[in-house]
Parts: sequence; C-alpha cells; structure tokens
Amino acid sequence: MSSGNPKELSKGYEFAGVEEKWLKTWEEQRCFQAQMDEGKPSFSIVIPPPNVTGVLHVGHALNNTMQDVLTRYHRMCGDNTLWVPGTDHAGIATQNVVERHLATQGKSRHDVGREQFIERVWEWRQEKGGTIINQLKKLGCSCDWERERFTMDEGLSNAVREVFVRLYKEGLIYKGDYIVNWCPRCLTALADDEVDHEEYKGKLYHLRYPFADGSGEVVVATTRPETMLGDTGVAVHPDDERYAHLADVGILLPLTGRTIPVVFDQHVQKEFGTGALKVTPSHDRDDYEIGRRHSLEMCKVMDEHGVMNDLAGEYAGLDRFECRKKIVADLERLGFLVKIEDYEHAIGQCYRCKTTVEPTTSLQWFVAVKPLADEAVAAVREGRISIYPKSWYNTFYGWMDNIRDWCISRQIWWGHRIPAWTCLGCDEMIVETTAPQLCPVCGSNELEQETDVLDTWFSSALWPFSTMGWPEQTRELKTFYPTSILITSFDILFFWVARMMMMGIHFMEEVPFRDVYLHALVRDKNGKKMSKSTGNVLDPLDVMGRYGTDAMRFTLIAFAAQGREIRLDEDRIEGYRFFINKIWNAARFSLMHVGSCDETIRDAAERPAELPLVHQWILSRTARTIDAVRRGLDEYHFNEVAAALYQFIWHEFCDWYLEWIKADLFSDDEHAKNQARGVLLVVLETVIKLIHPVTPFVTEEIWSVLPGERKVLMLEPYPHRKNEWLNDSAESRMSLLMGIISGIRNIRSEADVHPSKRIEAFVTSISDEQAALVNDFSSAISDMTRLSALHVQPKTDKPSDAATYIFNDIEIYVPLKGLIDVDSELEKLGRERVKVEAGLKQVNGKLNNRKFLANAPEAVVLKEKEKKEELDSRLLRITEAEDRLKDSVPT
RNA sequence: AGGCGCGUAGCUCAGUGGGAGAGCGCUACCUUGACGUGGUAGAUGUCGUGGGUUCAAUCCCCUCCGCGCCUACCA
Repeated sequence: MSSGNPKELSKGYEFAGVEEKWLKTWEEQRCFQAQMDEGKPSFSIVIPPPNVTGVLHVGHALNNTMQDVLTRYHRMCGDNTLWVPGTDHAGIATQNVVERHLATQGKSRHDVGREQFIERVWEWRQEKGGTIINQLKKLGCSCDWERERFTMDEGLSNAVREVFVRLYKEGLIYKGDYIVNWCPRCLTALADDEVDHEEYKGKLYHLRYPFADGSGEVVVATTRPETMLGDTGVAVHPDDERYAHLADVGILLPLTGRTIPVVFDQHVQKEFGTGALKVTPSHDRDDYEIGRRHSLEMCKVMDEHGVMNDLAGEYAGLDRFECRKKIVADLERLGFLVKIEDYEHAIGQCYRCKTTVEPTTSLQWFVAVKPLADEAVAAVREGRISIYPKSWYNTFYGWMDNIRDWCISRQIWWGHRIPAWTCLGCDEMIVETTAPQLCPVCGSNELEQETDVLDTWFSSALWPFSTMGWPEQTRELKTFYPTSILITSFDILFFWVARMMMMGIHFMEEVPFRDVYLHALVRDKNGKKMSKSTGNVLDPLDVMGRYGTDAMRFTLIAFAAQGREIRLDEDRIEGYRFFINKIWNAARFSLMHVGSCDETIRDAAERPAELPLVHQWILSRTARTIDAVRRGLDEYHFNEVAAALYQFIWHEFCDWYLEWIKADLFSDDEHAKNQARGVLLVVLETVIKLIHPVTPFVTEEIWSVLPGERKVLMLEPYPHRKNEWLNDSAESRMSLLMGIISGIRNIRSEADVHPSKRIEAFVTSISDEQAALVNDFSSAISDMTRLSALHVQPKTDKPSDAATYIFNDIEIYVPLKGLIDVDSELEKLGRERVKVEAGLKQVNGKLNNRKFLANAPEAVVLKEKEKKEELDSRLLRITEAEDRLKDSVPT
C-alpha cells in the first residue's frame, strides 16, 4: 500500500526557510509547553537569565544550546520537562542604558525624577527588552515561553520582599556604616565580586612624615598620595625594631597641620616599602580595619563623585586624580617627597563601567552570609549538589570558606526598592513586605521608605523558586523543584550559583538544582577572549545566517569538552555545515527508495536474525550509537555525543551502509529490496531522532517528509537501544569484508588503475571460515571495487607481477602485468615492514620478559600472543610479496 | 603570593595504564544512479623537557620550560 504521493527534498539543505517554518509550527502547536503528569519523572532547568539589555553573544549560544539539547532529550524521553526562560532587570546596566538615552536629550535622571525615570525604564523594556528573547527563540531554544519571567515581575518582586523581610527578622540582614567599593560614576556601592582587578603600571611614592616635636621623621610608601589628606594614623609592625622608638611620637601630617598617632599593627608587612604605612581608614579597606582596631578617627576627604571635599582644605573641588598630581607637586616643593618608584599593582574597577573604584565608608545594607554559606557548602560536601567538571570543587570551597558579608544595597533607582521604612517620629525601622501605614511604636504616619534598591543578584539568587510562584506552594514547585541541572559559565559561579544554593536551601529547605555544569568561556581560535575592542567577536546570529543554526549548534556541542576552554574556529563550523548537508542528502536518497512505501516495511528490523549480514551490522552499530549518545547526554559529555553521531552517520551509515545496499535497492529481488527499504527506514528514523536534540531544524524537516502521517519529531520518543540489534559476530564479519574492500581499493589507487577498469583480485592465506564468508559476498565486493573476478584461495601460487596488500594476516593481491611500479611497490612494502617489525620488537620484548608474564593479567598476555602471531604472519606475507616483486624484475 | 588548567599531526581539538585519533588543510585519482557542501586512496606525530612508580607510561607521581586563567588586604 502506498501512503500517497512521495514527498521530495531539495538538492541541498536550505536552512533559512526550514528554520522559520519549524519555529512557527512548534510555537503554534505549543510543543514547548511543560506538562505536569502524575507519575512521570521530571526534568527542569531554569535559564541563566540574560540581562534584559543583552544581545546574544556566542557564550549565550553555547550555554543555551547545551540547555536545549538536554531539554529536548528529556522531553523526548517522556519526562515532565520544563525549561523556564526569562531576563534579568540588570540594575546598573539597564539604568546606564536609559541614562545614556536621556543624555542624548540633554537630560540626566535627576531632571526627570525617580518615578518618571523608572517609568522610562519600563518603557524602554517594553520596546527593546525582547531582543535577546527573540534571539534565543531563533536559536531553537525549546523554553516554555508562556512562562517567561522577568526579575522585576510582580510575582518575583513579592518573592524578593518576602526573602528580605524573613532574613531581616532572622537577623541575617543588617544595616551599617562600613567600607564598601564605591563607583564614583555609577554613584553606587558594589559588591566585592562586582569589582574587577586589573594590573596597572603605577607609582609608589615615598613620603616624609615629620614628628610633631621635630625630633625626627618616618618615611611611608603609598600608591595613593592624595589620600594622605584623610590620614589619621601611621602604622608599623609591633616587632619592627626600626620603629620601636615611635611609641609615643605624634606625626605632623604634611600639608594639613594635623597631628596623628602611630599605631602598631600585625597587618603591616615589614618588608614592604619602608615598613611604615599611612592609614586612611575612610579610603582603604585594610586601613579601615586597622583604624577600627586602634580606634583611629575617620576622615573622608572625597565626595560621592570622587571629588575632594571640604575636609581636603585647599584641594577641595579637585578630582581625586587631579588632586594626586597637585599633592605630589606640593609635597615635592616642600621637601616631603623622598622618591617615586615605578610600581605595578592591581586596581579595582567597576565591572560595569571600568571606573576605578573608590573604597569608602558608607551606610549600607548587608547579608550575613556565613550561616547561609555553611549550608551551601554542606550540601555540596554531602553530594546533594554535584559540580561538573570536578575541578571546580576546590575553587568553590575555597571561596565559600573566605566569604565576607554581602553588601546588597545600591544607590540607584532601577531595581527592587528595599522594603524598609523609618519612622520620622521615633526613628523606628520597620521592615515589612507591604508598606506600613502607621509606626507600630509611636503611631506616627510619617514614614519614609529606604531609597536604595537591592543588588540585582539578590533577585536572581531566588530565580529557581521565584519563577515557579514561591512563596505560594505551587504545583510547579512540587513538580519541578529542585531543578535538574544548572548550566552556566564559570565566571558567575559566585555571583549567582553559590547564592542560589544559599537562598534555595534556606527558603525551600532543598537544593535549587541537583547538578551544576560550568562551561568554559568561548574564545577565538587563538585562545583570545572575544571582545569588541579586539574585533575578534563572532556574532552567533551572523554565523546562523551564514551556516545555519543546526551547524552552529552542532559545532558548539562538538567543542564542549568538560574542563577545557572553547576556541571557536570558523572552519569547523563550515565543516559541520557540510555534515548537516550530508544528513540531508542521505535522507533525500533514502526517501527516493522508501518515500512511497507502506510503513509495515519496518517490520523487517523486528527480526534481525532473518536479515542479510549488512542489515544486521547496521542495526548493531545503530544500537551501539544509541548507547554512546545516551551515555554522553546523561554524563554531560557533549563532545562525545557529537563525535558518536558524526562518526556513525557519515562513516558508517552513509559511507558503508547506503553504498552497500544500493545493489538491493535497485535489484528486482523484491524480498531483498523490501528488507533493505525496511531497515533503511528504521535506521534513518532512529538516527534522525537521536540527533534531533542537537540539530532540531533539519531533522524535523526530514521527519516530516518520511512516509506516513507524522506528528512533530520533537515529541517522538527518544530511541532506546534494542538488545536484539546487538550482534558482535555481524560486526566482526563486516569488518573483515570492509577490510578486504579497502585493500583492493588501495591497490587500485596506488597502482593508478583507472576506476572504470575491471581487474581480477585474489584473497589468500585465509581461513576456511573466512573464505566461505568472502565467497558469499563475492559479488558485493566485486561491485564495490570494480572487479572482473574475485578469487578466494586459502593457498595459492602467486604470480610475480602482482600488487599486494596485507590486511591483518590476510593477503590480497592483484595481478597487474606491466602496470605496477616495482620500486614504489617495494617502497610501500618497506614502510609496512618497518611498522610490523617495530610492533614485533615491542611484542617480543614483552613476551620474553618473565615479569610481564608473571604480572600482567592473563587477557593481556593472551592478546600479546595473538598479536605476535598476527604480526609474524604479516611479516611473512610481506617477505613473500617482496620476493615476488624482486623476481619480476628482469636481471 | 596562592590555586587551577593547558602543552598530542601544518591548524583546531578528542582520547587512553597494554598496538597514537578526528575535523580542517595537504597530495593523487574519480561527472561510480543522495550529496563535488561528494567519493576513493595517501602523507604527516621523539603525545613540551628531564626523572620516578610499574611487567608495561602519551596517560599516574615529581622537576623544569612555555602558555592561559582564577583568587588575594602587602600600602
């Protein structure tokens, strides 16, 4: 029975139209929608939410392709599968974007005011914020788009307030005046990990600080002379004998006329500089600590813009770096400058705008993270969370052990405003999820809300459960929390991953994810970080436009070996595009033969024992490929998935199987023809399903034109290995036949025999069993190697004018009277001899070693003995062939 | 300073305690009934250096050389 007109595929794979078509179809049929069926296993991922200001870069492409591969795999496995998409409000980044936009109109955010400004940000988000989401869709990401979330959504904001209030009431959030990293451009505090440290070629200034009584001086070294205006002490090490006499000395701080004390502190390094340290508690984190230990005064000499303030006296109004120049000049003029040395050191920069961070004291909100971090560490130590690759465990523990309190307040407008109110009547601090009307202490209705907003990472730390409706106890949470795996780039392990662990464990009493997979940064092919300024950026959308999305996805997966950086090479993308095209054409060829068939032809594959060898072989190889691919996916060895698929599809299915079965497909033997068609269809369908998670578009298109009524491929069950397909005997028999075919082709090629010329070949020195097999396949071999006759003879007298090929211990020769070049033939055999002799030397070395015989496992010894036998036999074949060739040379 | 990783074919990279692999590139040949985005065949490696463990090391351990990254409060 025919199932209607066979469909056709175009000659080459044209991805653009195909991709568009399936994106639309999948969306219309709501294929990505999460199901929550009782009794099924669950698989869930939350996307690392890209910044709402973001555009897709190649790191996103890698990250999301991996997530999509696993999501599609588990969906096909029949799991309840959810991939939650969304974006991050990215406080500072987004505020910067809108501020820049305002600046083009000559306005600052202060001109429009807080409420207006926030409205502008929402408008911006409405207009431009969907960019990266649309790009993820183009990539084929099978997120449940109906569940798209945004960290500023009402629901997520509720979760943020709930968490804040609970932590506050548990005493884990506090407000205080501490030194923080301040960005004088963004005008906000930054968390420690929001500061990038860059090497900087600076100077080390040695300054002379005289004693107040004029009896002496001490020389201090600093990289930041301008901060001397805020010095409130000089510190030396308590054991430093050079400075023991400073105990009761006051220091007259140059330029200021202030007298400051000398303190003794363990922190000071005797070896560094002069061993004497000027202490500026308001502008240096270490100095701050020293100041606290010795009750030094605080003297803040800069304002929020990094401009010197009134306490800087005549320097007020100067930018900090301008001030530095003037201070140095003045110190030199007045004789306080001892010397200036070149000095390379790291300076902190704002991770958003690269402005040099100013450490400064300020009133901020903090999370006491230690107790939360301890819970996260315990979860990892106990194996409730696994980290891949393993190498990250140590880094994780090291960081968590040294973790410091987390500054969560930001002096910007865009973000979750801190839910804390101060009573103007009695100064009571009220922290509630909803705005209080009256002060619970004094009853005043004059309440003022905090103006600060929360660090963006505060809301993203809640992402795995806030996106599922927490604090409500939702069906989503019940079905999908904890999530299965988090896939992200290693550089946000601490920003984000660790904090999700802390929050998840604390509030859900369960880890947020079972596994964490940290992938490498994508670099260019020279190992350089991609950056706009270097100009080596590979734009994924551009790549997708030129090579197709499937080719890019397959490339990324093929490169994704654990624990290794990814150097993306465009040549590889092109290579995999050819591979996609190869799949397309294999399908096209198959369709010509099975396109109009009834689907019952598939039954042939149900009874492999009744099938000819080649079909048994391909079914066995298919089963092994299913195993390899599933194993790779289960263990997150993505590169092995790609390699197994590539090798099987191109070099086994196409190169050998399709070529081999052509004879049957074109023959008049209906039985053989139908067997071939049936197995071909089954293998093609299997392989299309297997590779679908990696290359969803081309496979969906191919699937749709295969015979019969078809639903979408992406919801088909993922292939299981069938035990009855495995067949070791078929595999070893086929490898004998393939070896013989390769040998004959080699001879033809080496001897320059034109492909159209028919020749005779001899297979000899072969066991009876093997001879029978080769005889059975005589015509197939002859077809594939263009022979006029194939002679199989266990023993034979060989003609002298023959080219030889040694395959294992079998000898193949082709009489080529007058056609062979004796010298090159001898040279070839010589090369072969070298290899065999080297192998023999090694094997004999082992077999003559009593220790080897005594200690090596029996199986290894046996293998070595077999190897020796085979090599001996090969050497004999080589010698015979050489002798014959020499005989053929007229002397 | 501490920690981590890497060094395998011309290039980009897999891999393994028991006879060195892939893709690209290169060479030769081929309008062989899907694919020239193809086919067939071929060449190319002291698996960074020196030592150790082992019957056996490219793989495990140590030294060194080269490269990269991360963390850190030495002004």
